[in-house]
Amino acid sequence: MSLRYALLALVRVGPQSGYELQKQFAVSVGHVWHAPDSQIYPELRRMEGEGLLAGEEQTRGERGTRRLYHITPAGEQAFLDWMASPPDYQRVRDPAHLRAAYLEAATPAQGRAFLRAHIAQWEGELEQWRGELVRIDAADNPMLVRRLAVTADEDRERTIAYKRFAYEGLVERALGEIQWARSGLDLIDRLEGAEEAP
Amino acid sequence: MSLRYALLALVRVGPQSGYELQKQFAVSVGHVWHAPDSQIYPELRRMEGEGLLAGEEQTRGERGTRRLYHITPAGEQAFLDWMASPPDYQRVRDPAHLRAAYLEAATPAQGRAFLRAHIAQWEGELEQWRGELVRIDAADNPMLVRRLAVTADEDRERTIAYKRFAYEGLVERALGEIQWARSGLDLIDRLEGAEEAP
DNA sequence: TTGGTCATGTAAGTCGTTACATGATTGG
DNA sequence: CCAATCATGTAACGACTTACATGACCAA
Repeated sequence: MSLRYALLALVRVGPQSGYELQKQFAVSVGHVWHAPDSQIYPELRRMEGEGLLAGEEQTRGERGTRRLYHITPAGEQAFLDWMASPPDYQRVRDPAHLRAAYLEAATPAQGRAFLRAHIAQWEGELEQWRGELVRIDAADNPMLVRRLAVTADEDRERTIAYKRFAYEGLVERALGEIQWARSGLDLIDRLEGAEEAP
Repeated sequence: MSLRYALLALVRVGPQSGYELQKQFAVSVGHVWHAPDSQIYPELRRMEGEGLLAGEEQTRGERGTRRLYHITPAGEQAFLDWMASPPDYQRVRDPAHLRAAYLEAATPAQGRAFLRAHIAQWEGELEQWRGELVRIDAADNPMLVRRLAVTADEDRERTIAYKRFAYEGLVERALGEIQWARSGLDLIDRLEGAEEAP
């Protein structure tokens, strides 16, 4: 149930429409917490109903409208309460390692395909997260720039440092997954004989 | 939807009751894929309905019964098909890194509490997974022993090696998470000043 | 005038969580 | 005889997925 806190983190930097928030999910928080629009719009309505956000109907052109959401004091407090609350961890549920534990039931080719897919998956994530680190350093992330604009001077270093910290952790994790899968490819070579040239 | 494949992996070594499978989840596959009994019993019934398992009603004492599940050829094939299928990855949804990215909104004490909880969480997992490695090496895991008993000699090495491979990956991941959180504690010290003695 | 993007949802279904519910058997 | 453990579920709810649905605005 972190979706609402991800949304609060975004709305905290300034009023936004559902559409803007949904787009931000694709490029900033979304690198850490994915959510589709079909989940975001109803959640914003719920949060408005609970008083965490205030919605403001705006006109757009002749007949178009959009709804700008502002954070309320209750919303700000909910975010701070969440930051102070003990984290909740999901029980482990890891399809990749589950499958890896039974690779003797696969052919060597299937095992290699699986591990290569794992590498490709994490290389994709790695690229996202490294890109985000670059954008943080270049002050090139629009949300971070907006955030820093409303942040007191003495808090800018901290804001940037914690963001770097989060993404560095993700980069390390991705590198670990890739290294693990590579060692799995080596293991298959040792156990089943090296792969024939295609 | 890996639950049924985790169950198939277990039933593949020999007939088991729902209760036994549920217990195995606590000590073997459960280290990789958690599932509560309230999910396991209905899933077994569904799998029986789909012909992946064959259930056999047994009497226990005077009036007690239990249901033994055998894997069917269709079940075996479903497991092998799953091993050969491209893995599916969930979109990223990581509450810990989400929170880490906004730690400037927390007090130093809250930030430290969060990171310490993260360390405690992963030290718990680490202990589980290292324990599992020890049991693999000592041939002390009942499911693995049963598995090896029905495994051809030439396949034993592979069976053990892949299991080690899976758990070694999890151990590395846990170590990475712990290292990350420790570096976060150092970061808080640098940014906010070292913690006062309690 | 047309295609992209702005804008906001609904509906059906799956997976998982938490809590509740019940009763039999067996070993000490 | 009593506690542990064997044994099997149901019910309600919440989070997320996938697919569908609609329409306005704007720039080329």
